Amino acid sequence: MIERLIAKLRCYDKIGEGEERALAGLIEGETRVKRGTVFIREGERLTRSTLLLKGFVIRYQDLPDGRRQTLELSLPGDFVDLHSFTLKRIDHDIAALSDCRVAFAAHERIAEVTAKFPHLTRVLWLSTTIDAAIHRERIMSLGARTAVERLAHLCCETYWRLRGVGLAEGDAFAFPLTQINLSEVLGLSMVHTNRTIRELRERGLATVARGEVRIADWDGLAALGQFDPAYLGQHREPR
Amino acid sequence: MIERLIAKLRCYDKIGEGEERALAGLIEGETRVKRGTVFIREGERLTRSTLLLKGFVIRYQDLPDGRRQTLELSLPGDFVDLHSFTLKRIDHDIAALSDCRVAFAAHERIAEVTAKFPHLTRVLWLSTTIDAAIHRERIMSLGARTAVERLAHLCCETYWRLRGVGLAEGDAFAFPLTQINLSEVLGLSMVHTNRTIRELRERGLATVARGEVRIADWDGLAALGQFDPAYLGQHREPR
DNA sequence: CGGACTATTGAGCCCTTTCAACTCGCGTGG
DNA sequence: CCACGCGAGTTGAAAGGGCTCAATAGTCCG
Repeated sequence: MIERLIAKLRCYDKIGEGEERALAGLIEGETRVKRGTVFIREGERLTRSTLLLKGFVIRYQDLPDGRRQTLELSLPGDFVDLHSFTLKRIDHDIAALSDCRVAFAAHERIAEVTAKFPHLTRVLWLSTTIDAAIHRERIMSLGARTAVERLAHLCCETYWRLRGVGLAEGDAFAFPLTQINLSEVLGLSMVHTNRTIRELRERGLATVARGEVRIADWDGLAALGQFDPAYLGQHREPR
Repeated sequence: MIERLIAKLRCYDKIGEGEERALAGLIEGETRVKRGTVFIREGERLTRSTLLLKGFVIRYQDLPDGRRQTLELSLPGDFVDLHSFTLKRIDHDIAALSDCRVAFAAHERIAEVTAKFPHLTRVLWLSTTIDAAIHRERIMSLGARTAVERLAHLCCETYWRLRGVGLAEGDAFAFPLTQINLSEVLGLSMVHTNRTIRELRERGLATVARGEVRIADWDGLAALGQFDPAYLGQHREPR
């Protein structure tokens, strides 16, 4: 059940067998979540964290006048809200973009495990730290990059993250976002997102269509998006 | 030396005397840093984290073509790079905006302390989690808010954070950013930042000038910036 | 007193948004 | 089995927020 999580953490650091067992013992209650379900709402107080096993999840926030901004895309193997272990009160909504499978880790149990396994604690802490590094890249994109650059960067980042959990090989990966979803990630209007996708295709860099991203020119795409994977913390090759 | 840090952490959660002593024992080597000094560079591997005692610090990143985006403003009492405890390799530059005083916590010592004090570990972890929550608000601003809204939000957030460490009272606070600095935070051009400051003044909401922000209409400013301090995690009133 | 940095203001342009119309694919119900 | 509805995608045209270029002041410090 937790293979993706383990695969991801093993990109960061060595995980011993005892630690793997401790993690496995933490996760329980596998559940299906339908596409479109908002399963955690801003302001909720959580007593457990949710691990995404399968599917795509977004964390987003709405402004009073209806504008919506996606804060982060969660992929299989990610805790969608590990930060709630320390934060308790969640500051944004969380919804399933596609049909998902999730499971849970009770905060009480995490506290027990972290008291016993200092190294594992650091790795989990690191995982929230890398979430923050991904936030920072989003800040770079929204604050300083143009529309095509943002899209190019997002394609590269998503490929890299999916590859870390064994969900991308070759030059393509499954990407179940509509153009509306995508526009809320990129901070663009839907219309302009459409034109930006076309520009990426016409430049011969990548195609984004029918639930799939296909990268045609990796070097060109990374250069356009100023993408350097260092911030993803994958010091070790995925198995 | 660590009063501001303790004040900040006490807004989050109870800190016992033993924990306070442990923290005090961690911090050493008080140093002055001159305005404009870049004291940590992207790609460095750190063996200690830096606590900001006095002054303002920015964490920023440059794009190849010269565009610069500020990722985060660090204020007194903040660790400017506690995330380097888990991340080791820093993914952005860090520089002093004003003359600063800093001190250091060796990662080895943090590891020892966190192995001994699980609750204190969670509070430090929480502190990096709240940094991430601040990142998320920046994502909202850059992705979905207009220029005036961004500035209004930033004024509110900075006031609230400074208040938590005893550096803001009444309706004003010291704010040593030039308009260039500010434009790099807000993701705007310098010229437009200037006009935006003027708009905020003409609307009678706040003045940003001569190293000081003065808030004229708190409710109006918070409404314009859609500011809700919940994400700052200050469950307890500052002393 | 000079030089460098900072702030201010005008003007024109451009990237992105908004409004709007139209197509396509798909599932459902009459 | 086809009509209908609806969400998703595509494209055109015009408006607008923010950018760039440029020139002028103000301010601080050596």
